[in-house]
Amino acid sequence: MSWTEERISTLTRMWEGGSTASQIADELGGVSRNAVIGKAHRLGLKSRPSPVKANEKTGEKAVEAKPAEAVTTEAEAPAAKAREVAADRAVQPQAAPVAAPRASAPVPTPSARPQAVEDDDEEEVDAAPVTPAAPTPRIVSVGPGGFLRQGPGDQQAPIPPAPPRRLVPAKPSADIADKTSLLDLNDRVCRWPMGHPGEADFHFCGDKVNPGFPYCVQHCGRAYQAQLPRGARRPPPPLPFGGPRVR
DNA sequence: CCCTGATTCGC
DNA sequence: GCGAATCAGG
Repeated sequence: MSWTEERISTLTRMWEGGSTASQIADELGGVSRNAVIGKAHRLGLKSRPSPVKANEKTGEKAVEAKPAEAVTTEAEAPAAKAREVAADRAVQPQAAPVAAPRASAPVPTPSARPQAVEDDDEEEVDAAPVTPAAPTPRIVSVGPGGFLRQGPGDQQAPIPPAPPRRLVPAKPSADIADKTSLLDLNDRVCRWPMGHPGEADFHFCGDKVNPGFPYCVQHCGRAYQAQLPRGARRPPPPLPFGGPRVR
């Protein structure tokens, strides 16, 4: 297997979307988890909390920094400092999300604070468990491009019941002449289907895509689901094309 | 044990 | 550039 343009874009999208290397490798097929990680690093999209590199020294003698390294690894210094600071204040159950150099890789922790990662330099530790009576949907995390992932149980009836009717094969009605048809699809328009294939008014969203995704920002929120914490995962991630191939 | 990502290094 | 082997934390 070679790293084609498409496979690289899938890798990049899923990696920045928070998928694990194993999931990505599974999805791509023909490559190992290591291959995915190796490629991701070669592409320059590092970041993401690593289980092994989470803490960097909590002891007092943490100041062993080599002088030469301080210069060459300039980019890593702020992150390391952020970790130290986080460790210095209260010991939090979750490691402080390290700010990625670019592409705000969101740490999908549904139980965590719903707000986007900010430079919370405040002591606002009191939970303030949102508004109890707020009817707002549970927004769990923010994806690249700014779309809000829906919560694990928040699918908004994505599959309306199939209407009993005869299918209309090849005669698009005139009132969708200005809508995005199958032939109008390209890399820049949202491919989210509207209606059912075969219906006279079936078309696609057609909005401008969230860069790197096949959908617009709004539909990315429908298409991509925030991850459940480990142990509570319900596997079947609905993929529009039937899911990863079985090997 | 399982999982994770990071790193190394021979190819 | 690629990825298996290895490392190391959860």
